[in-house]
Amino acid sequence: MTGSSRGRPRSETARSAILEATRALLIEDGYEDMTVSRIAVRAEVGKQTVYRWWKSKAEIVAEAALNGVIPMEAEQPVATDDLVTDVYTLIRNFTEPANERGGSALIRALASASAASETSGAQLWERFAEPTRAAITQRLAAAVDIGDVRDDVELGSVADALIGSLLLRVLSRQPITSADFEALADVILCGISTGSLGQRSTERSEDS
Amino acid sequence: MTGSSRGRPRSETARSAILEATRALLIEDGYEDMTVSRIAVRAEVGKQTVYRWWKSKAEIVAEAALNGVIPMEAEQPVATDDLVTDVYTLIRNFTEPANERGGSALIRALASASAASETSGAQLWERFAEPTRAAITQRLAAAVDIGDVRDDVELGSVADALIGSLLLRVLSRQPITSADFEALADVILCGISTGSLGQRSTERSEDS
Amino acid sequence: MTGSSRGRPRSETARSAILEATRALLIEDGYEDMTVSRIAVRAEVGKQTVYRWWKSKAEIVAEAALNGVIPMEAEQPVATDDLVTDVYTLIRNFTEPANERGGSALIRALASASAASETSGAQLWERFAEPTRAAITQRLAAAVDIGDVRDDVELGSVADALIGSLLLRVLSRQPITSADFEALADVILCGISTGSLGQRSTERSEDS
Amino acid sequence: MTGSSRGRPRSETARSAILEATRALLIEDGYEDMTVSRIAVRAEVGKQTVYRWWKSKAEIVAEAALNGVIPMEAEQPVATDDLVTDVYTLIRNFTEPANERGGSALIRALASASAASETSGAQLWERFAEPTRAAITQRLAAAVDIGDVRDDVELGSVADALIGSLLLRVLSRQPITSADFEALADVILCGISTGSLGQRSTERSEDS
DNA sequence: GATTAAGCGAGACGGTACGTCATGTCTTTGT
DNA sequence: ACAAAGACATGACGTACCGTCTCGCTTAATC
Repeated sequence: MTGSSRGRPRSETARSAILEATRALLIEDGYEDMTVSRIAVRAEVGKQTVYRWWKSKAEIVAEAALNGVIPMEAEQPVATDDLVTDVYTLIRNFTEPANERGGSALIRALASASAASETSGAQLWERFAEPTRAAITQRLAAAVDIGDVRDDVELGSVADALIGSLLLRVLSRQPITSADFEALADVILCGISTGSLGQRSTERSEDS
Repeated sequence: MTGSSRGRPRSETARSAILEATRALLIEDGYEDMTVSRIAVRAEVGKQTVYRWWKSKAEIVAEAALNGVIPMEAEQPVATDDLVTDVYTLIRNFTEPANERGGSALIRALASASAASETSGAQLWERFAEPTRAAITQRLAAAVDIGDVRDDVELGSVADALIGSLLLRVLSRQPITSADFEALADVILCGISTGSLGQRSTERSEDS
Repeated sequence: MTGSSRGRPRSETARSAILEATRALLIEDGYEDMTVSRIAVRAEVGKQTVYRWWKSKAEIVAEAALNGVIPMEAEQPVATDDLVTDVYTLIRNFTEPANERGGSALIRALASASAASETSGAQLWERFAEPTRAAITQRLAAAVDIGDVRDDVELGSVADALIGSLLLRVLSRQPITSADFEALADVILCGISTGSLGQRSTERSEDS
Repeated sequence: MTGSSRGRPRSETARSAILEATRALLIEDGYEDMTVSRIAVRAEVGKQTVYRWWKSKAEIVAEAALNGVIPMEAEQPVATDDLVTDVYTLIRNFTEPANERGGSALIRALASASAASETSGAQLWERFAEPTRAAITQRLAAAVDIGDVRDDVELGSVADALIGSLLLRVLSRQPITSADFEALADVILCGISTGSLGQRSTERSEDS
């Protein structure tokens, strides 16, 4: 009854084997066809060991898929002095993981898990989208300071447009091409209007 | 011996009761917690009658959710002579169904179904996204003709940004506000740059 | 509105095709694995036509199996002047149908049908066992008259022993050999005791 | 790495609850109307636990009914020095279980199960009939030694006649009276002929 | 000959049981 | 005390069959 650490300590090996196995099965079978029993067998772990650390299939998937998709974005600060170059780099950093073997499957799994679990849905996507959103808004804020970007723009919308477009392509199983995202970058940077419309005002906005 | 229409004809009553029950359960329980047995009970239909017409839960959900979410497609052509007004109207027509009771749940169900079913994923989203995409690109194409919109813009990207942003908010269970979408419209119409960057070229862009 | 016989008359072709198909399927699949749908398909008949004439699977089987197993009932009166010869003939007439291709299966079907249907069980076996019982008791009664058989013997018991022995062999899927039944005939005709026990009295015996 | 007995051991409680529930439902509903689901519910057991130990309804019923009908026969050796008394006792020991509440139903279930399952049919009846057969032949063999019974009698036939007669009555849902079986005992002990026929020869017997 | 009523093959219907599989819990032995 | 193994209660899965119910077609007897 020393309390803190009696008996055999928890195995970090088991933990990472479970996440790795989950990732592999998610890519092979998809969220719905993957089972906890198979995760345990693949990870060479008892089923109870899985349930000791995570409460449900959705939770395991959330952690496994997040670890599999997003860790690579916390890479470089992405800052040259050219806004266009940097936006392109941001987009590439963002879309490439999704194109790697299984990346799309993991994002689809994230979507299924978040749809399944009412409680963790919001925070799950927050954790998925926030790093990207932070990288984008940070670079753009710098551009606002320099005067390259208008100071009345809602920068979060730009991030949402990028992430949302990616999500749409992943869920609809369309290929994710740089061309598509560069066309989007084009729209975001320059807009679509010829400018004859004048600067839009931002006054109206009572939502439902 | 025509062989075509022998035996008892299929019951349209049963068909629509199944779709209606599916819709209701999708809103109440979500994709994963909804069961085919409960659909059958709620629709006062035998389980076999469900499986006779649809091969899987994903297929039923695809049809039911599409019928429930997108019938707005056949609305008005949306055409005043003011591009800004029309873009706002398009956005409103698109986001309002998602905010109505259950609209978000149906879109989440659509996402889960498409993630679950490899085969029907693409066509499912095609049917969901295409009507909106068509309405948007059609209106913008008219604006291109008049000279309100640049003629080198990839109009599909605009639609994807709108639809993707909606999808992101629905899956992350954020509220869908007009303000958010109007900020997005602002970006899309006018861009974010101060214009000092000049017209972007479109030369670089071949990879997957 | 005479009410008696308007409309299309019932098809005797259909009726006999159903019974024939039932018999075939009973032999191929056994009682439990045979289905009414397959009867209908095999007989090239609508399922409703089956249910128009019989209320349940047990009823169809009862009629089909009886028609298939016991038509030997209307054979010869079996009467030479030698009791031993005649008992042997009776046994042979009785056991041979069971050995023909499918005979055992039909008897097993009869057993299953009677076990399944509380109501028709008694009458079913009555129809199966009674003709045989009648033939046996009739011949023995004649022997009693002549003095070949004791007049205090319960002749029904003799028939039951024969039929029951057959039934036991069929249900336990043992081969049905003449040797077995002739040994039984030996016991029945002569008894097993050496005779030193004297004639048994019949006084004790009231309970259920 | 013994590999033999790891994991949770099988629950004997569950096992006996299943057999008990099966017996109860067999008596209430009969073989055909009893369902595995109801067995599981009644035994407060998961359906999978039933299927883990038995492959089919027929197998469960075989074991349950045998345990319910026959264990009481391994009673006393039944041996006074009076053959008649002992045969009567044997018969009583044999027919009484069938008359107890549900005994007939269990025997009918045994018949249905053996008709349904090709493989286990023979061994099933062997296990049902053999204890009785052994008891009878053993007692009679002793009688042969003393000289009370002829030494050329096929003793198995006597057992078959008794068991078969019981079976016939059970399946045809006739009441099982001692009177009937005592009449049969009378025939078996003394035969039916007046003796003028002389001792039968046993030479003929080529079966079909 | 036209009408009419019933039987016909076909096959979808509302139910219910099947036997399998997954979830999340519980109870063993092994380390 | 934790891990692996795996049995447990629960309950959904997708299939099969039951017995009923339309369909459109065919077949007489009645008009």
